[in-house]
This record gives sequence, C-alpha cells and structure tokens, in this order.
Amino acid sequence: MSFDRDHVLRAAADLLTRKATATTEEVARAAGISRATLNRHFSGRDALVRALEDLGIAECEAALDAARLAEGTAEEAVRRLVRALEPCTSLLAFLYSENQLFEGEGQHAGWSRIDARLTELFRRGQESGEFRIDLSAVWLTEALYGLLAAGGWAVIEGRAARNDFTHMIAELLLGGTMRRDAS
Amino acid sequence: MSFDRDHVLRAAADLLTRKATATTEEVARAAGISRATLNRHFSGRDALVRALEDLGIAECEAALDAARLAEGTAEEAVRRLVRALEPCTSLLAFLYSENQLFEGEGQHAGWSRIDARLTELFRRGQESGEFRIDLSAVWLTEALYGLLAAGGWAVIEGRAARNDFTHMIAELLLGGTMRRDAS
DNA sequence: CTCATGTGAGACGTTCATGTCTCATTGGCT
DNA sequence: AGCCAATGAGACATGAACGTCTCACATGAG
Repeated sequence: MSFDRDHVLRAAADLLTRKATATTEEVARAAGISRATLNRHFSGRDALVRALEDLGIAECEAALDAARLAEGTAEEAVRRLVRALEPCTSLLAFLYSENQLFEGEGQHAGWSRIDARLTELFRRGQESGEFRIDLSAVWLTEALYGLLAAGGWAVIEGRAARNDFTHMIAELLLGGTMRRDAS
Repeated sequence: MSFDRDHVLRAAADLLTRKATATTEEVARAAGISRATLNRHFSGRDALVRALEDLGIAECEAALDAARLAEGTAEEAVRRLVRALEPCTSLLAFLYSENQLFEGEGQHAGWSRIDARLTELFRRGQESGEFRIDLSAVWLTEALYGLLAAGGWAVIEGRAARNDFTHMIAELLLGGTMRRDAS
C-alpha cells in the first residue's frame, strides 16, 4: 500500500513508451494508484517526465559503468554496452522521441555526459584502428541511439524477438549488412 | 493568394518534424495562411496529419521506384535507395515518430506495401549471398527506418551535415562500424 | 464597374487534460 | 482500541487547443 516510487516510474515508462500521449489518469491506472496520489508525489506531468528522464539517465550511466567502456577492444566494449543497455531500452526509446517532440529548451546535462562517453568510445575505436574513420564518432553515437530506439519499438510491436535484441543491434552497428568474405 | 495545397503540406511537415506538438495555429502561421483557411481545406488536425501521411507514402513509393530496387546488386540498390529517400527524410522522421506516438489503430496500407518492398530488397541481397543472413530482412528494414530518422534529426539539430547524410546512412547500414581489412 | 469567391482576423462555444480540493476509508503503529 | 498518515474517489475550476461562425476586405472574372 505504501507508495513505491520506483514501481510507479517503471509502469509510467512502460505505458508512455507505447503511447507517449497517455493521460495522467492512464498513467496512474497503469501504476495501480489514483490520479490524486500521482499528483501528490510528482507535482504535475512535467515533473513526472523529468523524473523519468533522471531515471533513464541514471540507468544509462550505470549501464555505461557496467560495460567498462575503456577496457579491452572497442568492439568488445560496444557489445558489452549494447547488452548492458538492453534492459532500459523502452525507457530510452521514450525519452529519445520525447526529446525530438519539443524544440531546444536546453537538454538535461546528463545526456551530454552520456553522449561524451559514447563518442569517446567510438573515437577510441577509430584511433586504435578498429573502427573506420569515414564515419564520425558523433554520427556513430546518433546511429546507436536510433538503432536502440528502432529495436525497442520493433520488440514492443512484436516485429522482432526480445532475445535477438542484443545481437541485432550490436551486429548491425559493428558489422553492417554486407557479408564478410574473410575475417 | 490562391491556396497552394502542396506548399501548405510541406510547411506543415517542416514544422511538425521539429516540433510534433505544434498547434494548428502555429502550423497555419508557418504555412503563411490563417487558421480558418487551414480548417477550410483540412477538416481538422487529424485530416492534416493523414494528408501528410499520404504525401509521405507517395513520395516514399516514388523514391522506391526511382531507386530501381530490383536492378543490379542489392548493395547498389540500397545506395540508390538511401540517396532517393534523402529529400523526404524529415517527413519520414515525423511520420515515424507519429506512428510510435499512438497505439495500433491500424496503420496505413501504404506502409505495408513499402515495408514489403524494402524487406524484399534485403531478402534478395541475402539470397544472392551479398548480405548476411543472421540479421533478418525485417530487422534490416526496421534498422533502415531508425537510421533514416536518426540521421534526419541529427541534420535538423545541426549535429551532422546534410551533405554527409547519404554516405553516413548507407555506409553504416551496409558496412557497419568495423574497419574492413580486405575488400 | 459589379459581383462572386476566397481569405484573414477575431469571437464564441465545446471538449479535454490537468491540477487542486474535499471527504470518507484504509492500513499501520502505539 | 485509538490515532495518524496516506490513499482513493470524486467534484471543481482552469487553461489550452480545437472547430465553427461571422464579418470585413481583397482579388479576379464577367
């Protein structure tokens, strides 16, 4: 009966990922609480979305830590990264589209930190000679976001299996569509 | 002074891509007409979005035709495809996120046709031995959408140059991040 | 010139999401 | 048992977006 903030945030993320325009009443119902209680703990819809953003950033940074991006080859690091990011994909997909939904308004500083760490990973791969240099590290970061969101939605809508998620994204991002003749 | 339907649709697409929640008044102002006139020609916001969807589908199918997906190698076809799709990327990005915004509601039959043609292209590449078969053709289609949207937004927000668009997307989709040792 | 069509500006009513408030009830703690 | 804090249900007011309508004006055709 006691208010479970984390549970509410996860339920909200699940619903809003499927339907970004859901009303606060729908969010409350999905979380199993009343609209009044939702407003008691999050002063307004904006505050809820911001809390979701904070949660997403925290999970994302935790995933980056767990993936140990600086260790081993960049290729291995990217694989670990995608695997670590998989659990928070739906939240990421929601926040990704939410960011496109509105104009500038200055984005959360956390995203800049995450962007920087991802870009650094791709840059490391380029400097070590593993990754090609004709695709900028910034673009590779953007592409990773896009593929994560696309994969997340494909899974949600049943066009892809959740088990394939990590493989699909990591393989496409690293190896591309073309068949490799020789290793 | 005479009403230019096509011009209005393009202005609406440009604005809505940047700000999907724009008001009908903002859309009208962006198109240089009054809100009343906008409502005279499109009975409601839904009708406008549907018209945008029809336009996007038509342009997309025209691009598929122009790319001659059945000719040459699948790789060449994909490159022609990305190049042909580039002009309507912003419209595609808007419709892509718009589709995720709402639940099912049955999607336009045009998208199914386009999906089928794209999937067929990737399947052809797999059967000819050009493309790897551990990534399903359906997923490659989804990934293409995701990369197009990511690229479109990156260009809009100035994180990537429009000139690089075709190269960025086609190269990443086909070749991936990893450097090729031998051709 | 005259008239008709189409447009812009603005007012108006409606709908809907939202935030706040009240009040009865519940569940836990002493 | 008795008390306190938190919750759920519902009413209420507010504001925004929308669709419709009216009226004045302009442009083009006859």
